[in-house]
Amino acid sequence: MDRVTFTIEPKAPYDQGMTAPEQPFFRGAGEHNRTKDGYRRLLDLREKAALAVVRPRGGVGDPTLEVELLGGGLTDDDAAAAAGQLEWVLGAGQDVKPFYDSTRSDPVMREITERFFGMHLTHSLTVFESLVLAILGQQIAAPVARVVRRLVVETYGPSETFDGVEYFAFPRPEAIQAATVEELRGLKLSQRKAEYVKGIAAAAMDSSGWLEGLKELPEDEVVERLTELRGVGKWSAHWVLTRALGHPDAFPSGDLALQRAVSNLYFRGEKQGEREVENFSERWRPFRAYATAYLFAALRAGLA
DNA sequence: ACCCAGGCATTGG
DNA sequence: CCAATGCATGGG
Repeated sequence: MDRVTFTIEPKAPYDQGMTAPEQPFFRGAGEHNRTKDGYRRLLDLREKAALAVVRPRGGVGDPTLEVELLGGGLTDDDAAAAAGQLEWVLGAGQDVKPFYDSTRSDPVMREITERFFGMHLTHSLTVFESLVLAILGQQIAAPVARVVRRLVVETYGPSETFDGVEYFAFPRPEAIQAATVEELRGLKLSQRKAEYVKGIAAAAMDSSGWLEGLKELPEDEVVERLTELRGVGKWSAHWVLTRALGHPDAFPSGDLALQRAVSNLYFRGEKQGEREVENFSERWRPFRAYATAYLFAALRAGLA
């Protein structure tokens, strides 16, 4: 068992306690992925798996992340790959300051950014991961979605035990593709969702590698390609744009919870539909993905 | 029982 | 292009 340590310097302001729990795969993913005592995550490094333990040091204005990497036969290349994955997952390199500055004329958003000061947008490591998580989150209550996601991860994800605790990485496409619809239904997926995720796994395994190559394309082409997949509509495509591809201005105006947040915070509860929310979002350009993340954070904190 | 929840596909105008 | 409908699931 090797133990490698290194540090990551996130762009300030950065608050690990605000940021890490926003990972959809991480959030509520079980006791083994708690933030107390460090953010822990099993990383899939191709030929091996390694557990990363990330501990914040320094203040929000002067942040450093101390990373401890545990596993067998770890090389310098492994450490470099792990560092790259963690930086992306935790949004460490992101600059939230321009977004904060732009909220000066928006008292509501300004209050939220002050409440969640230092929260960065987290990312998923692959388009495949964000697509599957999107499907599993469609049209069901968030707590239910977490249960289903956790079941899928803990059934098909690569796992390894450290210090008596079993950790999971996100399943590889091969594992989902090989699963039967019946097995997936046993994990509380509907018939349709089971078919959808298997189709997405098949797309991810396509030898052309087009799915993970979408990061090179402009936004509208990404949406066009993704929505050709069965089960993937505009909402899921926008989810991928923000979560996996890190587009700072993507905006899921069709999202019911987002509509609720905008209605409650800006219109005294008067219900705003997709069209209204889309128009209203102009004020947050070109940071609409940030605005969305902060509105969701406010929702989850019971502020809307 | 009924309704809704961080949608999607299909059909009909 | 918009509206209505069926599909599924667990929790209020």
